[in-house]
Formats: sequence, structure tokens, C-alpha cells
Amino acid sequence: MKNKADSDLIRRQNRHLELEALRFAGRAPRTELGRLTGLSLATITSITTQLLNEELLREDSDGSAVTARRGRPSVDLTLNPKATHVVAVKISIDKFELVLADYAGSRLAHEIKTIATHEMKSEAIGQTTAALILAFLTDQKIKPKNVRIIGIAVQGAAETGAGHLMWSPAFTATGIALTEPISRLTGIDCTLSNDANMIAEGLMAREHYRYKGTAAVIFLGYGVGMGLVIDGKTYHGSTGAAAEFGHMNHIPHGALCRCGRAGCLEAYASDYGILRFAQDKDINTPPPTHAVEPAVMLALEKAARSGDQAALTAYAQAGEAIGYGLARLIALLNPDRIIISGPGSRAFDLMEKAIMAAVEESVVAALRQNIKIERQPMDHDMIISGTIDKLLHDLDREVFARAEHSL
Amino acid sequence: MKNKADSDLIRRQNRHLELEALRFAGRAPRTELGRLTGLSLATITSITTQLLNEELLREDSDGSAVTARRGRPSVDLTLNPKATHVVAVKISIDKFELVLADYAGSRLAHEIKTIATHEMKSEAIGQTTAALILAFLTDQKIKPKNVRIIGIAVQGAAETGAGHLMWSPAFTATGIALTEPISRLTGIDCTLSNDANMIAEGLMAREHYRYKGTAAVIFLGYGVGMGLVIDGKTYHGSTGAAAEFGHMNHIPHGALCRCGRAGCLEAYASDYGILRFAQDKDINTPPPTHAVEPAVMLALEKAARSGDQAALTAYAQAGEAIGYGLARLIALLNPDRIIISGPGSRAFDLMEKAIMAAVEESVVAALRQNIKIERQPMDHDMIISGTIDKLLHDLDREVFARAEHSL
DNA sequence: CAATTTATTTCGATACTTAAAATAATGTTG
DNA sequence: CAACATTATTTTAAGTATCGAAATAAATTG
Repeated sequence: MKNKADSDLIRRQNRHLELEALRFAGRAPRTELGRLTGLSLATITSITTQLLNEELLREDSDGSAVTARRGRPSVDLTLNPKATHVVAVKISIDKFELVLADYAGSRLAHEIKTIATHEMKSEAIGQTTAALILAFLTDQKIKPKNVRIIGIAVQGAAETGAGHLMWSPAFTATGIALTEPISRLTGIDCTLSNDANMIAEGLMAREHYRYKGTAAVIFLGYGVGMGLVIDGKTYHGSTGAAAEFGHMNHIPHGALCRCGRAGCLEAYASDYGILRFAQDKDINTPPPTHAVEPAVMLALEKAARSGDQAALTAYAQAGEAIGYGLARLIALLNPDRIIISGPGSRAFDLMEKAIMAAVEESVVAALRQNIKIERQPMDHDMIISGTIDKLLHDLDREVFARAEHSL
Repeated sequence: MKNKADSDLIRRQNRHLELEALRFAGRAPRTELGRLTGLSLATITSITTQLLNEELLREDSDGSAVTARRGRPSVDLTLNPKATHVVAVKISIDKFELVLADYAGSRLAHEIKTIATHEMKSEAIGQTTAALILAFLTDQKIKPKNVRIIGIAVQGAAETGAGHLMWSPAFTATGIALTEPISRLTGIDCTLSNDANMIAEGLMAREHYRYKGTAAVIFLGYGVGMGLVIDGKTYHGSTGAAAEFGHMNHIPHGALCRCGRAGCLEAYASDYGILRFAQDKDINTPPPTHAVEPAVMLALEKAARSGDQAALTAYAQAGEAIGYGLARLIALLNPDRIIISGPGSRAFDLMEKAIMAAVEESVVAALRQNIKIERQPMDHDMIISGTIDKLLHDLDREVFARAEHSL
């Protein structure tokens, strides 16, 4: 059942509307915010005054570039960068990447630490992460209380709700409690997310109008992940660990996967899966614990492009696995868009034919007709920037939409 | 972007809240509605007065059974049955089933017409349905303008948005426009839905508190369907034809399906699929155009239960297909609940072991742990009653939550 | 029949939105 | 350079919602 509505709800929703509009526009005068939100100027004035008092917004006539037109000049509003800060942390194999961003979304600092992740014990992981964050903030002369939230993005099965990392290729340990120790040791709220979901968040933040309905963002690389956007929101299943596209079964009793099971899609379409096929190894050859070197994959692509048959077959096989996976996804969810991203998507051309063939073979024509499969070339930074976007949007919605925190 | 909020929105949401609470409770005095909705009694009085003026509600002190307790006696409110009517139509092979219900949800009339559906031409289908509805209403002495909406439930790929039936086992024709001609010829709004989605709606209406997150309702019978509830709402994909669980590929290049493709789950787990295996026929034997007689399936179940090896194997094979299908569904969506329903679920015990084995083999342990797979024995009427529930809830939300339609 | 109890309505205060009017701050023009 | 034109923003007045408290209604109890 829905919740009751009162005048608080109105203000909350309209504050949120204005914050989002301003985040989207970057800077805008009140008149434009009125147009963007559909609210009357009187309301915009009222909300803006409140937000200025709370120091979430700033008036900023400087950058106006003075178009020198008639009438009272407009005063641009911007998000106040100093309102708060967020920290995004991306954890991958042997690597911790930390970024500090202000409330306006600008990055203030960036740090990469190399630590052997596979050797870490379960309890050490949260503690180490917390220590890294605290040291990072000290270096940057930012007090923890000026950071509102920390977002951790990691590959694997992340239980967003509980803040547990059930399983991840970065760690040997499983069932790792992350948000609780980090939050306790730093005194800052902390959330945990799947890395592919963060790519989806980043894409949405950039082009939210294109992510109205259902969209699936497939991440190809050292693993195969997926971010699922349903109804314009990233989807988390009951425990928050949904969208394990890479570990959806492709062939019963099929190739051995890094997760220990047989026949996962990832065992066919990830870096190591493709490589294993190209090297003509047994499908039960255990996958490497560490990521395949980028150079190796680049070489494999090159070989395929210059006609190497084993490489071509391996990519075709990957394409078929992805195609059947997409076909199954389409049968269940009939998404509006499918986006293929990640470093592995560089070889999209080598797989496209097989992908399309599999989709055509196994999806009812009617379901297939209006689905676009697009490639989104990826810079590795999308996970970090998506995490920052998500954190800021969450703050806008959950924290700053309420006026309470002012007096 | 969300929409702006104003006082209209508040009243709309709170009216909806009260209508839903009353639909849930059946009858209730104002005080109880206050408790159920969380609204103050003052607000309940205000909204109730409005709804009484609009004749959506009725005061009804009769049925109160006079508990004879101290104090001013409460006055029960009920939904006014005469506020409007809805018609639910279930179309299946050679059968049109019509039910008239009032605004309170009581069924006023029920009619079944046998018409050879496979012979019907595409344009004739909408026209025939409209004519049946009009004749039905005339018989019942209900004027079309006293019917607010018609809901059609049909097996197959129903494009809810466009009101087209892309493909259905009931018809030879494809791409059938349904809602447009029906709405035009009867003068009544019309919606089209997949039958399995209507089962999900019916279950939700009965036990909405159990359908908070994601739930999948699998329908086993002459076909295999699915109703998908995401975030407490039935999910329709981009075109409204999502959740084609039965036509999700199970084995690439596998058994021939009624839809013309190879390897669909339905080709393994539907009545005809199971029968084909039990009779040891080639997996490429074309499926029958008509439903398998219930008696035949009952006999097959009996054979299996008395140890017939071919029958047992066929059910095990069906279970495996369902299990892998569920495993793939779980990997993508991590639902809270999975419900197996439909006449085919009678044989759930014959398939359960294979289902569970497949799920265990192909779902990461962590994802598997808190998923319940339940059997919901099905009376055939659930599709009709689910459709009525859906229509009434839709009206409450979209039409009667607004006060505008009064003066 | 007064007291008690429970249900519902009325009243007064407050919050929010909007349209319209007022004010502010600039360029244009004669 | 003063009056005018123009655009941006704020203020004002009116309307609608909710809510808590007080008032009213309608029964049972003693």
C-alpha cells in the first residue's frame, strides 16, 4: 500500500525536482528551473530561498558571460560544491581506487593503491578499506564529518541491502561484511554496489531520457556482468544481488566457470573463457585466479582479425553464448535497450554475427523487432563516475529532498 | 524526471489510499479507515463526504450485526456496487468466457461461448468479441455506458500497450488488433493482458502483503506462461509482451515448439511437450494445434505414479527444463518468490526433484538460499478473477482517485 | 435521566501551490 | 540623461490539503 500524502510530501518532491534539474543543468537561473520543473516561479523562489539558507545552493552571477540583453539580468544558481562530499571506492583484483568528489560532482582527488587482494582475510577487507579511506581524507584535509556517504563498487555478487559481498573474483574470501565495518570505523554512511550496476547508473545520469523503461547494460571483460535498469531505476533483487548475467547458465553441464559451476555464460564469453577456447584447452581447465593481461586479449583480437581460425571460433562461441543469454533475457524482460560495454566489447565486431544469429534463432520474432543492441565503448572510469553519480542522486533524493536538516 | 507535486496530488493519493483500504476490508467504519490508511479522522471525513457525493461509496449500517457496545455506533462504509461495472473476458482455444462484475467486485453474470477460434480471421476476432460483449450486456440489461472498462485475458504474446495479440495458441491468425475494435464497437475502454499476468494479479489482490518485491508466477498447462511481479506491480516489458518464460530458450537447437522455434522451454515442459517425450516421439514432431485433453494428461500422470518409466522420464525432463529456466530467471532477477501454478502443477511432485537438481546445479549458492519455490494449486477461475481484480484496481488508481469526474 | 463511551464532524492553525501584482535591475531611445 | 521597455524575481492574496483539538452525535450504563 502507498503511504499517505501530506504537504511535506509536496515540498519534498518539489525540492527534489529542483535539485535534480539543477544537477542536470549544471547552472541555471530561477526562470529556467521553473521551465525545467514545471513549477511556478513563486514556488521556485520559495524553494530556492530555503535551499540557499541551507547552503545546498549558491548564487553565482560570475560565469554568466553577461549576454548583455535587455531586462533585469538573471542570477545563475549552482549546487554548492562545499555542501558535502562523497567518496567512491572501486575494488578490483589487487587494486583499490578512491575518488573524492564534492556535492557538485567535481572530482577533488584520486588515488590508486595496489594491495594483494587474494591474500586478504575476510575481516581485514573492510578494515583495510576503512583505513585507506581515512588516510585518503587526511591527505586531502577533508574531515570525515564533511563526507556524507561512501560508495563501494566491486565486481561479483554484492548484496546491496545487507552490505555483504557474497562472492567476488577479487577475493578468495566469501561472505565479506563491508559496509558495516567501513561505516563503523569511518563514521560515514556506506553503500555497496555491483560494478556493472554502477555503469548503468553512470549512463543513466548522462542520458536519463534514454533510460525510461527497461535497459540492460552488459559488461564484458575479465568477467561478465550486468546492470539492469527497470522503470528508470537500477534493479536490485530481493537481496540486492540480482543481475548475475554472467552466471546465468548457458549450457547445462557446460564449461567450468570461475564460480565453480559448469556452463555459466561467463565461462564462454569472459576474457578467460574466450582465451581457453582459443588455446583449444579442455573446457574443464580451471580458470586463472587473476585477470588476463590486457595485452593477451589485444593479441587474441589481433589474431582473430588477421584470420586466425582458433581465435575466430572462440569469439564466435562467445558471441553465441552472449546471444543466447540475451535471447533469454529478452524472453523474460523484453527490454527497450541492450548496451554492450566493457573492455571485451572491443571485440564486438568479432562476435556480432554469432550474437545476432543466436538471438534470431531463439527469440519470437515479435519480441525481437524493436530491440536495439548497441555497443557503448567504455573507459574504465565509468564505474567510478557512475558510483559518484549514484551517490549524489541518492543524497538528493533521500537526504536533501527533506527540509528537516535545516532549522 | 518525476512530476511536480501539488495539493491535487495529495488528495488523489489519499483518495486512492482510502478506496484501496475499503476494497481490502470490504466494509469498514471511518475510524478503521483512519487506522488502515494512517490518515487523520478529519481527513477521512473530508474524503468520505466527497466519495459519498460521487456515489462511489455507500453508508451501510445494516450488516453491522450490532455488536451492542457502548458509544455512538459506527457506520460501515462499502464500495457502491452500482458505481460502475467491468467485464472480464477470457479467450482460450475454442472458448470465450465472459463475466460481468460490479464495482464492489461481485460477479453478476457469467457466460461461456464455444466458437472455433482457429478458423477465425484476424479482423473477425475483435468484431466477434465485441458482439459477444454487447449481446451479453443486453441480456443482463446493463447499458454499455454503465460499464467502465473491459479486460481481455488471453494466452500468448499480448502487447498490452498497443492492445495487439502478437501470437496466441488460440488462433491461427497473428498480429490481431483487439482493444481498438472492441473499444470502438462497444464504446467501452478495453485492455488486453496475458493470462499468466492475470493469475499474478489475482494472487496479489488476495495477499498483497506477500508480493512486496519480485515474484514470478509460472503457469504450467497446455502452454507455459509466466506472470512477473516486480516491485509489487505486474511487469510488462517495453511493448507489454514480456515474461515469455515458456518461449525462453532451454537448449539451443532443441525440441520443436508450438511457436515454430527450436528448444523453447515450453517444448519440454508443456502438456504436449511432456506427452511427446513420454510417447518417445521425435523431438521434431510438430505439436498439436489444439490443447491436449485433460484426460490424456491425467492418464499420463497416473502412469508415471504407478512407475511407468517413459512417463517418469518425460516428467523428469520437464522438471529439468523448468529448473534451468528458473535458474536463469533467478540469476537475472533474484526474485523473492516463485509460484508454480496451472493444471500442469498437479504433477509438481513428479518434477520437483529434477527442478531442484537443476536449480542447485546452476545457481550460485548465495543466490539460491532465500528463494522459495511454492506450488499454488489452481482453479481455472483464477484468470477471470485476477482480471476483475486488476480492472477494479486500475479504475481505483487511474479514474476514481481523481475528484475531477464529480462536479 | 445523567454519566460514560465511542464515532464523526467542525474549527483553527499551518503548509504548500499558483496567478497576479509589485518590485528590481538592466538596456534602449529620443 | 530621463522615461520607457524588458526581463527576472519577490510579494501578496486566494485556494486547497492535512492535522490536532474541541465540539457534537448517538448509543449504553447505572
